[in-house]
Amino acid sequence: MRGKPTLRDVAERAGCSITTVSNILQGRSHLYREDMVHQVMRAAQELGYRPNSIARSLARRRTATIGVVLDPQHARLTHNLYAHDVLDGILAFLEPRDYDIRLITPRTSDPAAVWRRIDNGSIDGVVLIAPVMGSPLLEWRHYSSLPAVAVGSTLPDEYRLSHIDIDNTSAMTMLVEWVIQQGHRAIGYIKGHPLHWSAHQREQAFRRVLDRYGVPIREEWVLQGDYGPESGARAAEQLLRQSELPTVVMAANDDMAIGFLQQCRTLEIAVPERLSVTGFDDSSWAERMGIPLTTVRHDRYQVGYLAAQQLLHQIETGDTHPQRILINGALVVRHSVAPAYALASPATLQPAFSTEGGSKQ
Amino acid sequence: MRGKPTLRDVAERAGCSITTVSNILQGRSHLYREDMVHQVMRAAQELGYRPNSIARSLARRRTATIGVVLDPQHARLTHNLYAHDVLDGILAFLEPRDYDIRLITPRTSDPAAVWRRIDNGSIDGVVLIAPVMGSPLLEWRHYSSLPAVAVGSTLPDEYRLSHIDIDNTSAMTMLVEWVIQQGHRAIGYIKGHPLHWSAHQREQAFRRVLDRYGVPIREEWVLQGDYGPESGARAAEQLLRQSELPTVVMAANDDMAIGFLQQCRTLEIAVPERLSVTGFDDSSWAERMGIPLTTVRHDRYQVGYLAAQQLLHQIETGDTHPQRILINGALVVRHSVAPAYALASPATLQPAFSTEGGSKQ
DNA sequence: ACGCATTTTAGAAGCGTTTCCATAGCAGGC
DNA sequence: GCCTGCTATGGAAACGCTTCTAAAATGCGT
Repeated sequence: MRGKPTLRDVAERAGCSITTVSNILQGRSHLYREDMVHQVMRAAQELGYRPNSIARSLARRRTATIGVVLDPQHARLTHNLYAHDVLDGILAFLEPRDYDIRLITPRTSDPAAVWRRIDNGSIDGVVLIAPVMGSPLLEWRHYSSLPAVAVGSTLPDEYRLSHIDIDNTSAMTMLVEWVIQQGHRAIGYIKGHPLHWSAHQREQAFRRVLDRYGVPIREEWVLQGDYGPESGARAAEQLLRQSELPTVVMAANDDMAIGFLQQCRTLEIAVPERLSVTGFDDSSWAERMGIPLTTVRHDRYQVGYLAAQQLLHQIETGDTHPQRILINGALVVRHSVAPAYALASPATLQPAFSTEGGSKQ
Repeated sequence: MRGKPTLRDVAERAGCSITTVSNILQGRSHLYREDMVHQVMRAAQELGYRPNSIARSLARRRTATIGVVLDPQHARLTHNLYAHDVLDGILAFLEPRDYDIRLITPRTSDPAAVWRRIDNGSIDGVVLIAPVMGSPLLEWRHYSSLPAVAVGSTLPDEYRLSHIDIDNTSAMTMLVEWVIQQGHRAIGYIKGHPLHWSAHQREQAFRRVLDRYGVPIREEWVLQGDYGPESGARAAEQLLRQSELPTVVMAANDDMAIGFLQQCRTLEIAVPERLSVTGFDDSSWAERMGIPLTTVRHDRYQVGYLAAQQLLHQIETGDTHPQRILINGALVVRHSVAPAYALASPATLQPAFSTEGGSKQ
């Protein structure tokens, strides 16, 4: 026996066939006499035998591995905080079921190449992380028949792809309604990355609520962003040099809100006294900012967990019927929004006041 | 042909043997006549043939996959920000070399079980993420002969395990020296998690520098932390109710510094006017804090990149000689430290002053 | 037309499992 | 003593590929 012990080695040592060893080691020991079982167990133990999972996968035609694919668009994991929580949820579900994860980060946008990389027999199913518009990942049906679920993108029906996501529309609706209830009527908005469905869904929810409440939308207060903090800062510059300002600016995510806040500090615009700001996502730092951010929290961990569950369901039952699961967010009120009635007019600053949502510094 | 096309299907269609197809598809086409090559290529194309990587791995006895193992101690990826950057670096190196990553998160601390999970033939080598003291991962030699490198822990020599890490000692030395140069002589310290080597290395560097400069160490100002932000807040509480305070508190990482700062805000201790604070790591938010944090930055991405490189070297050459690579950090001076000479005494507060490192707010 | 060196191609033995199916051995019923 | 029905075990094909080695086909000089 050279190299690692194999089934054959164990069989030899136990004086039986490899079938016997295989069966016993897989827990089918009721088929055998007790002393045979013992023999085999001992032999395996003594040799330090460990089944080779590759060979097993080949024979079983199942790998007990699922692929997690990052959209080539945001290939750096670091820059995709979203992925972490989701990954954690996935791991949590998979761990006790003895599934492993294969992390796949395609760098090309050629769908054929991407899918050659993904669907090569090494995984039983795939979780697509936040595919953006035009992503090669969405060409799925043309290239693969693997069970698949997407996560982090609420996809239009025509993709016929199961997906789990936070409910962008309902969460943003809730947040905007709350802001309006605080008395705000002059509301600015920083849009997310135009290739993300979430950006459009959040913006649309924003517009709908304003419409519904009869609040006019001033397009010069609606700025383009890209979900990155710098784009928040740029939006601030663009907005804050206008002659008339909104009383609140709602960013489509926390990162942009942070960039915005930073710029406010530089330009010495007091938040929330002069201008209120909201975020979206409740990223880990939102609470620890100089001005703790009012935002919406959602359970991305849960998203990952459910995604894994859906996927395993698909794998095990073969039921590949596309399903959509949306998870509700929760309003998190901190200190970055002041009630608008405290402001006599956008130009006049009330330096001191204290109510819920006001500054505590 | 039912199911996915195999080599046999392609061979049949091209009218040749599977050896021929295998060779040509692996780029050994110089062995064959040009028209044969064409035939095969076409047949493969038409059938949409994709090599099965599992079968290939079995035959080649190489999987082109490396395992990334998280210490069971910090099983939640989310809570281990360190891992993200490192993972990115690993991915960056592996990607062009057509290696994939298998993410392994053992939940047990039984080394045998852990290693059964890791070393089952499905990977060619393994990166151990930040193994802590007593981690089953460090029992490596007893259970596996896989090429391995550790990352994020500067291990004692006796583990005989290659590892890549930031240079905790030199970085902390640099930071402490800088703080002393700012005139501080009353220095507090918040220790990291006692199971991490880095915590001890950083603390030791701290103590050494103070000794070297003849600065007394006041043990009541040296608090135990665990690298989490809450432990920083607890340390603040413990420290700030003492009658005499240091002029600066150095936290063993940014997270604790943040917790500390938060608590300072609550207790209305002005930073840096009343008390200076330093961090360690330059996490992404350090810059965006209310009081931008003075800290040390190191390139964890680089750590991951080099780790992957080391590992592939081991895999390809079989040279398993343990190596240690330490990466230097860089001082990042922001606004959380004020020069100590601006303070007449810890009790007297100079409200306004401006130098590098001073407040700009 | 023959042998020899070369170029092309194919056969077949793995890789380490799983699993279907067959076969011993052995009671018991007749 | 023969068939039946167990239980306990083993043989062998299959999974889809790689690769060593052998064989067929070709070209050349003679």
